[in-house]
Amino acid sequence: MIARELLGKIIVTNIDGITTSGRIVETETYNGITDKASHAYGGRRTNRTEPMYARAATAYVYFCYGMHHLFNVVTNEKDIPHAVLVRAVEPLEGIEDMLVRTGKKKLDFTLTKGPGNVAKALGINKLHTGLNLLSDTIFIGEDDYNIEETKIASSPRIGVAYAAEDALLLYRFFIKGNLFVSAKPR
DNA sequence: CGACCGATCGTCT
DNA sequence: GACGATCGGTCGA
Repeated sequence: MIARELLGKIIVTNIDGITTSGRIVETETYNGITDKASHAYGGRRTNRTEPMYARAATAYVYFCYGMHHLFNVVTNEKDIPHAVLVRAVEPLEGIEDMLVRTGKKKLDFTLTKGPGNVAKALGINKLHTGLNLLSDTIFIGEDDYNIEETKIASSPRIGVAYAAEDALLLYRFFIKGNLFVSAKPR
């Protein structure tokens, strides 16, 4: 499952001349047209969801609750709308710039905990939807960091109670004990 | 602590 | 015209 493989990888953004990066510590899978929690459920295809139908390594960013941008990585072949939501990262480069972007005063676990905060801290917004993640604006990298299998945990996804039985699926993955991992499922 | 609530607007019906 | 893949602050126990 791609959501698991993304754990421990690094997301880097070069936006407005500023470089910021963070290590991915929490993700959620949105599993295509049969997943009631996915925007692409039932094959729904609109201007907003179109980037989900692009090939892997495309960004799907969308605006939620009137105030948050959520960043996803598209993970499958063209016309198969699978995506992984990045829910939390651990800040690496550009922490000062992330503080400015989020209006926070000092580094703590709230800086990049939760998908809205991740996008805000990294400077990602809906202009970046559809962007190729092999470009130098936003890309996924890795270093020699290696997660032990036993440190990876899974749970139901957050905030998708409306998805009926699909809300129970263990599609959320996170690094056990990491301070930047967001809330328990509600 | 946990529960509740307000902010705020693009997207789809 | 309703609602959401959220966050953070406040209130009461």
